[in-house]
Amino acid sequence: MSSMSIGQVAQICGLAPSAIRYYEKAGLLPKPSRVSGQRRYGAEAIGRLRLLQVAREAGFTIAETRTFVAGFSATTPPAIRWRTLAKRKLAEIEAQTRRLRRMKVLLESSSRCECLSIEDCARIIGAAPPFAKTSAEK
Amino acid sequence: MSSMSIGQVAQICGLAPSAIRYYEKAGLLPKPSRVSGQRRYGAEAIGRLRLLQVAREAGFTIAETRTFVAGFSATTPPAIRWRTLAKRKLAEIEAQTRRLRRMKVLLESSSRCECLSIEDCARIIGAAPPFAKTSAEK
DNA sequence: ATATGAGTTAAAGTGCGCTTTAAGTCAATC
DNA sequence: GATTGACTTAAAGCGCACTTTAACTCATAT
Repeated sequence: MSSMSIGQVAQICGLAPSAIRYYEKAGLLPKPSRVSGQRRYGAEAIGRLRLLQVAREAGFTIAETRTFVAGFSATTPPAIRWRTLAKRKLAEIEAQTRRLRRMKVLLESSSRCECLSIEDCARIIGAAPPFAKTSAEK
Repeated sequence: MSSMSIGQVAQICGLAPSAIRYYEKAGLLPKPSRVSGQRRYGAEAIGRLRLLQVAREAGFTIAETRTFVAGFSATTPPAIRWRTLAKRKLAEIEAQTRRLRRMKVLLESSSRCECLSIEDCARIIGAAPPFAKTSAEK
């Protein structure tokens, strides 16, 4: 069952072959052996790809994932590198979550407005900052 | 204080002039009058731009914002159009929020792993799906 | 007159994570 | 030996929301 083609591996992992080639070129995946030009993967490649999928699902960019996954010979063990990245990423996730909450609040409150013109909306929605003179200025 | 240049408006709103030109070309902003080729904006442009900013912050794409803001003569009043869009967008926001939660859970749980090799990580992190034989198979 | 600074345009570039395309190679089947 | 199907490559394309660039015009200050 070892020595799979790129197509087989792709199907198993639910990835497109092009994505796998892309990961390889991006340095996320070691270059596999070849049989008459074609890539051959062993079972361990599946685990590696799953790790990549997890990292991607966790929201890491390709570049971040590479810093984690590359540098086998780096002194710090993977668990440490992962935790370092994870901490940073958690902060980003929380920031993003807060942003989503703000969007939600905004949408919900603005959905209650009854304005008839766009400019009215502008007045209702945007609590006018200092510089603004959007309300009647005759 | 009316009749401002694009640069002034940009500064007031905290936008780049290029963004304002982009909005205009995208049909989000009415074409302003010109003085010897240069755009001149009245005070109402500020409100309009703020509306655009709010829409963008609320997560609407340019295309969505256009369907909202364009078609002055459309039969449905802005408030209705806004609510329709808002409802759709709220669903997206909630989906995105759920995704972020999953990422968070993943990161937190994986941060507790003590693995020394990347492949170990792959085993710990990925709860092996049916097809997988990532655990010891001799 | 000329230099400065802000404006104008269309078109191309950016970043991300791939996908698509075009043109070719290879092994196996008919 | 010809077709099929899966693979190979480099390079281009995509979607989004702008930004940047290059070449130009214009009003004002020197």
